[in-house]
Amino acid sequence: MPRYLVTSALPYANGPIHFGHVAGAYLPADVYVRYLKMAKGPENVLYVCGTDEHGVAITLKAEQEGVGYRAYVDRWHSEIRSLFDRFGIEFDTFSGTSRCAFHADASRKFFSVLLERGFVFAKTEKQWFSEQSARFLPDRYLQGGCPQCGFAKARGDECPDCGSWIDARELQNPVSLIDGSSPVLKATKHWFLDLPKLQQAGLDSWYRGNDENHPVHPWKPNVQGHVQAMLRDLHARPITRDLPWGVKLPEGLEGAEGKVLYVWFDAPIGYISATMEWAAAQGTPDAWMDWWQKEDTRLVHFIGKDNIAFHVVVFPSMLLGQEDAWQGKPFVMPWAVPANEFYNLQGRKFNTSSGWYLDNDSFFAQYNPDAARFHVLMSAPETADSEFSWPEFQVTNNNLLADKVGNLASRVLKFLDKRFGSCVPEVAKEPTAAILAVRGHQALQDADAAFAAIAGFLENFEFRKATQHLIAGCTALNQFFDAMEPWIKIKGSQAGDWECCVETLERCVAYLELLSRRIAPFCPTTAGKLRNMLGAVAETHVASAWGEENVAQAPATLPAGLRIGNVEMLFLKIEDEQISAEIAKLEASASAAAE
RNA sequence: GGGGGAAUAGCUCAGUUGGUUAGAGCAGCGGAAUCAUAAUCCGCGGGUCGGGGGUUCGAAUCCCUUUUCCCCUACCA
Repeated sequence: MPRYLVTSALPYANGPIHFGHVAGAYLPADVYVRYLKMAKGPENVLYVCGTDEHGVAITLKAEQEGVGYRAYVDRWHSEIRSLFDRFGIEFDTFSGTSRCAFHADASRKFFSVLLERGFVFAKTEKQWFSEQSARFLPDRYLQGGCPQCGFAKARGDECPDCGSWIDARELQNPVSLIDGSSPVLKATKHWFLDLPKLQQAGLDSWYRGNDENHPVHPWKPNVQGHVQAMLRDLHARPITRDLPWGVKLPEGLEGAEGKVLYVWFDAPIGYISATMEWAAAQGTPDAWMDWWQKEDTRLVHFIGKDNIAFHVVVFPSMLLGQEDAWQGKPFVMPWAVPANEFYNLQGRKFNTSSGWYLDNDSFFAQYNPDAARFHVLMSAPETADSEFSWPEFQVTNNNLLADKVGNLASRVLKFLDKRFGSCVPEVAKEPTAAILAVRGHQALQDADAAFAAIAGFLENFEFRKATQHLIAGCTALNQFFDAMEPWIKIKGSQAGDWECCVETLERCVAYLELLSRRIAPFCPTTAGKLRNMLGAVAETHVASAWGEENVAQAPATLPAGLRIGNVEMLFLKIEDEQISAEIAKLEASASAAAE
């Protein structure tokens, strides 16, 4: 049995996260993890995340606000966590690169090993330095004349006018965007990750799936295209910076004074250090190695498309370059990188400062988090950018979740409540042809097939299809209930009617129990509610077990006499007025921000 | 400037290695039913698969070209 080590991109502790982030890297991962824990056993799955808390952008914003770096990232760390909590996203551990006690040492060791083994080299170059702020200036924070076209307000990395790529040192009369001063060129030593060398050392072979020790799940088109192009022309990347905030370089390294690891270098190591922290908290400090160094671990990185290069090229190279330096064993390599595209909001990008966002407090005060989860998954940006739209959210909530799923539970369980004293009736011991026809009805076979397909879609990162099949299963059960007409059969005008009615109800209740487990990864709270409604019926199977995975099999006959619980509504409807109010609110906040 | 992804019905999307009259949901129209959150179920209409060219007996699918949108290009999923 392989074990699954699942990560979601470390959110950058420099601002709020929104539905777009959730749709891309967090919710799919949470559903995947919940499913795996049910299907493979919780001991075989670990879900790791945390905030990315270093980098120049954080230092600048904190300084602007006059807050210490520590306090600044702490605030965003808890802010970010609270949105995950509201969405019901449950990590096994959620740490942060500046708060994890293992992070700095692990990052430095990564760096030192790469240096020792010749995968990192040093080079001294001239960079713009602001004497006023006593700091080196990142290219993006410089403005000056474009050496190509002369445009006066070119940035240090790119000219917005002619689009050409600029070597910051050639920028004419540069000005610091941070303090407005004129910087001077000053020599500084930096260390570079030798990606071409690591490419030869095994990255290529792993990426192409030729490394039998490190198998890969087939790449998604967006990942494959991007990475193939990158591998054709790989360059060394600098992995150090002149900054006061971050992971300091190892001691005793010449020229390392005042320098830290580049945030993109230390961030992915956060996955590992967070696992170390988790293991230590469990009282088994070495247990992290079981996850990161055992060959049968499947390492899965959920990310957004902007992060592909780092998770398919840079981080795997860093892992590869560690060779046998950690207790003599190599690290596992990523097994799958299900990168998603971007999730927008009604035609535009989510953007807090321009007022185009959803207010999380207000959203979760009014709407069912499970409905939000289901809708976001159903419209997830798997192959192309997609969006959250209020009218579509209403359709998912009302027409699918309330009418198809919730109402199915209602109509079946209320029928049982009114006609059978809330107990599962006893089915005929020797089924007649008519009863066998009920039991083998095409609609039930359709439901079996739909529910059985969900596992495969989830394992293949096809979350949209998984949600569609969950609904398809419920549609089939509605069809079955309609076709069997138990409300007519119960009047028993013909011989055998009563037995068919009993059989129909027994089947429906058994399938509701199955549904409560199939819906659990998507809508965990609703699954629990449904199981409460099922009362003693729910006890026929363990809530946390997926059961038969890929076999389309009808649930076993329920013992007679099991008592169901109180019937509730699983999903409440959203009124048209609410939707138009939300749209008006969104437009008002956008135009307010525009002024 | 370089690289990548996407474009299919009014809307949101499926279409596996090229193979019968291109499918589903929503919206629209009609019907059945009344157990249920007026919830369900059945039926119907609707598309020169972004444009142009090519390969092929056969292309939404492969190749070339072009248009539009998005992303990456060294610190926003």
